[in-house]
Parts: sequence; C-alpha cells; structure tokens
Amino acid sequence: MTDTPHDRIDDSLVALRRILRATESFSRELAQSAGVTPAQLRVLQIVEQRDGVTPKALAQQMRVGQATVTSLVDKLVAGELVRRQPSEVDRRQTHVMITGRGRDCLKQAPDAQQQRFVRAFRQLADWEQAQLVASLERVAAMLDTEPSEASTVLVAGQIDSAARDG
Amino acid sequence: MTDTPHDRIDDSLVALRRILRATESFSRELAQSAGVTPAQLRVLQIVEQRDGVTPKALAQQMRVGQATVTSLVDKLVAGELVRRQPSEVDRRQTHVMITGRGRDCLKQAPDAQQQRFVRAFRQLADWEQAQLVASLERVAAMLDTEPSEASTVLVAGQIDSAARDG
DNA sequence: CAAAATACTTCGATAGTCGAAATATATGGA
DNA sequence: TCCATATATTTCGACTATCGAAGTATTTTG
Repeated sequence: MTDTPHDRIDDSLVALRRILRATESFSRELAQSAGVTPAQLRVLQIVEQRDGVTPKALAQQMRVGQATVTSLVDKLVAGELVRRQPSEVDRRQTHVMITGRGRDCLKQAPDAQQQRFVRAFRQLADWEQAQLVASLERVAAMLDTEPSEASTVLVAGQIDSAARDG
Repeated sequence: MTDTPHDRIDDSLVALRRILRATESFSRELAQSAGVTPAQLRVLQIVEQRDGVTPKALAQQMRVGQATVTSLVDKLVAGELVRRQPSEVDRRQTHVMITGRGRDCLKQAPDAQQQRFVRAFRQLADWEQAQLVASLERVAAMLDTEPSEASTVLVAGQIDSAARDG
C-alpha cells in the first residue's frame, strides 16, 4: 500500500478530470443561457473587469492570437455587448468597452452548476472551507507554474450575487 | 471574517480556474506532442481503455454528438491510430480498435505539465496526498452531480510511466 | 525623415461541433 | 413472412474557434 502512490495519483487525476469536465460543461451552459459562446463569454468577463482593455492585452490574457480576439470581439460588437473605441493616446490601439447590454448579459446567467458549488461550499464548516481552498491552491500551484496571468475569477458576476444572498 | 464566505468562495473559484487553465493548456501541449489534437486524443484514450468501443458509446462518454465522433474517428483512422471494424453481431454497429501506432502515440507524449504534477504529488507526505485526493474528490462531487459517465483518467498512459519510475 | 517596430484587421485554412437527412440493419408484431 | 418502427452510423451543411501570414495604420527610433 505504501508503495502504491499510483492509485492516489490516479485518483487525483480522475478527480481533476471530473472537475475539468464539470467546469467545461458549466461554462458551456452558462454561455448558452447568456446567449453567447464560451469563448465570447471569456472575453466579456475580462472586458467587464478591465474595461477599455486592448485586443493585445486580451490576447495575452486569454493566450490566443490577436486574430482570434478580433474575431471574438467582432461577434460581441455585432451583439452590442461591447464596443470598440479608438485610443486617443495611441491611435494604433483600440479599447474594448462593455455596454449596458453586455453587463446585463453577464448578470442574467442562471448558472445551475456554479450555484450548486457555491451552495455546497457554504454549507461546509469553517475549517473545511479553509482546507478546501488550501488544497485547491496547492493543486493549482502544482499544475500551474506560469506567472499565472489571467486569474480572472471563474464567473465574476455570479459570485457576488450567489455569495451574497445567503 | 466569519461572515465573509465570499472571499473563500472567490479563492476557490480562482484556484479552480487556474487548475482548469493549466489542464487545458497541458492537454493542448500533450496533444500536439502526440501529433493529434486534444479532441482526437480524448477519443484515442477512451479507445485504448475500451478497445472495440462503438461510436455511440464514445459519443455518450464524451458527451458530444455522434456526428462529432464520426469526424474525429475519421481523422484518427486517416492517421492509422485506430481502425473501424464492422460488428459481427449487429451489423449496424462498428467497433473502433486502437492500432499499434495508436498505442505508440499515447505512450510517447512528453507532457511537461503532468510530470510536474506527478513529481510534486509524490513528494508530499502520505497524509497530504490522502487529503489532497479527498479534497479534489469533494470538489468534483460539488461541481459534478452527474453519474459521471466518463471518468477516463486524465492521461492514462503517462500515469503508469510517470508514477512507476520513481 | 526614413526604417523598424507595434497594434490591429483581413484573409484563407483547419478543427470541433451540431442538427437534420440519408443509409443500413434489427426487431416486433400481424 | 413482411412491413413498420427503432437503432447505429455516416453524410451534409452550417457555425465557431483558432491560427499564421499578409496588409494597413501609426508610433518610435536612429
């Protein structure tokens, strides 16, 4: 037993995979209910938090090419969830700004999964919560060496509402 | 402090997001180094574990449409990583079988990220490992209500090799 | 001021994904 | 037996995400 770390690693990875899958599918649901695709939602979330962010910064934070960002922003602009505003300072740049409709879009997502998580989390004892956070952070550190650019909260809007109304 | 579960939930979600991102990008790297795309790799992993699996089962396990599976299997077949074999019993069905080349493909992936995880994990004390697994499973349960169909190990092939050679 | 760098968009290509329609086979009555 | 219905899969058409390369506009540098 002592010399079978294999099983535990295996279990960890299975659990990680479950987390991954749940989060993926949550992200898909959420995006759908908000009327945008997951990738578009990521952009929208970032733009909400860093209003006026440039496409380049978006690309870096999301770790995709600028061309991709252009195409995603195009779609959000078409849906009037964000708008482009040319920079006054450096006219090569544009700023991506969230619109009222964009904010609404972020707010109104029902997000079954996340509420479930939040609800479950809040029922844990204090020490359990603390331990869970510590464990998660530890795992994250084990996986993620990067300076960890974008640590945009999973779904910023919902956290507030879900965590508050208890 | 006691009435600010907000921060902890927030921290959890940030950590989850980091895990998610790390796993995503790991999955991409891995897939690339194996010469297939992430989605194709998922198929390959499942086929390795359940040799002769049908497209329908694949679709259910991966939670995508059958059309998607067809297209993914097409590509793997083109690369000779799997082959299709018509069922003898029910001739509507086909079985997807992994080839030698497919197995090689799964084995030879370098996977920087995962090795890092495995290495870090194995350096933890016994009780820490146990606790981490418990926490991960707990979080997975909190996120994932489903009967959790596909819990294919994250990357089956690597675990063996990485966990063994210690 | 000309050359090089930078920010962004456009264009063409590939992959994943879906739903609907088509095809082949199986099964269950009458 | 034969037909209607159900099932397994593929094909087809459409859309999104993504990339790299080329193009455009602007800034910085020498």
